[in-house]
Amino acid sequence: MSYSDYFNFEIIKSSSQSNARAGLFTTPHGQIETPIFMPVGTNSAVKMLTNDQILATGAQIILANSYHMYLRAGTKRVKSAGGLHGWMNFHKPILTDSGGFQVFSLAKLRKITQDGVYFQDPKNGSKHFISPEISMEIQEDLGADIIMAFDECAPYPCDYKQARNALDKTKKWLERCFETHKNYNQALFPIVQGAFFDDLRKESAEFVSRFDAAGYAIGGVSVGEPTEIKNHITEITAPLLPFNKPRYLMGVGTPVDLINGIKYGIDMFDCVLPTRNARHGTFFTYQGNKIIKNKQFEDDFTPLDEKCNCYACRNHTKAYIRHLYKTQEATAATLLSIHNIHFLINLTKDLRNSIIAGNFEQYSAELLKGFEG
RNA sequence: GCGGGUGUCGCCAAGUGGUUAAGGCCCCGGAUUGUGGUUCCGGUAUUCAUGGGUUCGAUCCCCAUCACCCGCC
Repeated sequence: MSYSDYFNFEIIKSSSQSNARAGLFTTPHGQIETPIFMPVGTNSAVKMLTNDQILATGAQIILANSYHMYLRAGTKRVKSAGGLHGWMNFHKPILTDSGGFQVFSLAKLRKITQDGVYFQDPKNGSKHFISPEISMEIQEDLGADIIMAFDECAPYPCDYKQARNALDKTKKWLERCFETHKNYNQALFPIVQGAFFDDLRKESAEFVSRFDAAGYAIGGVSVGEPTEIKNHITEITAPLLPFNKPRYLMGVGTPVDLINGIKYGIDMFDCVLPTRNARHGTFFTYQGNKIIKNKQFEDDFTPLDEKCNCYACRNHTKAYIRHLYKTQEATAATLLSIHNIHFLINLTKDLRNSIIAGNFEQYSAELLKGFEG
């Protein structure tokens, strides 16, 4: 038994002028055309959207967070409902986070030991402990197609010693994750750490590559660092990961980030930006981000983006959506979420097609020109 | 008609005889990257109903006018 019984990654076409590639990733719940953007559904729902609406954005795979499901829903309850797929009645590929990042970013009073992480639920003060073994058990109960290693994400900025310690722990924890997890129908992705130090990133990438995984992730970016630093780390790390396996850049990103990531050889992305921005009134366009509440849209009867063919753009105007937003109608967030998610997924789809067509460099350069005005 | 009260940004609303008049809402900008669900951060009154007066100085004291509110005829 091995992951290859359930997972397969086929590279359809590689760019000759960059590390970009177009692929087809097969999972137990379906195939994913890469590169792909994956919407985030923290609490087993993409905020503001029904499953039908999620699928209408073109989503091929979504995320859920172990940390939130563990604290709020109860992972045994989800397991008894048939795992996330049955619980949500969503029968496409799903990926779960390990809970590691949330413990570091959300939990209070956390204490990190070699064994695992002790932390308090910030909502009710209850005490919890998650270790690599427990994270694997949680994620096995949730039953996602892809599960993530339990890692320690160093903050930005951080000194070398701190990054070194976090990486050492992440390496040991990765071994424990693989010793624990034996369900080959759930692909365990290792995560590269090493903060913003080239040698640590290289060491980490080489370390994770020794594991026979179905895919590999780059973590520890998008934690507040400047874009140039994130690009640099992605650029030097991605090529060090196995060529014939999908590479997942965690927590990224903006439309420009996706273009750059794909150029560096990334195949999968996830980010809260499209849905969080939607709730806060910002939407993507091919000319850069715009804010729906701005007065300039008061009498603008055109779609959010002229080139977009999402549900919101096919049916509604900026003036209408602005009105919904200003009057605090939840439908505003729904329409903007649909648009933003569709926008990023469509962006990855168009870039994929350009890779297959052999004109990725030219096409992505044109897009960048528009985004950066 | 008589007595009492109130008049500070579009709306609520602090405030003091003395440098640049709180705050909230609205409005106008901006932020947001492995999600604590309408969040966070900025900006907007040379002006305190109007006209006089007292004072070195008044939104705050005095007078008049106007508007509104509450009683009584």
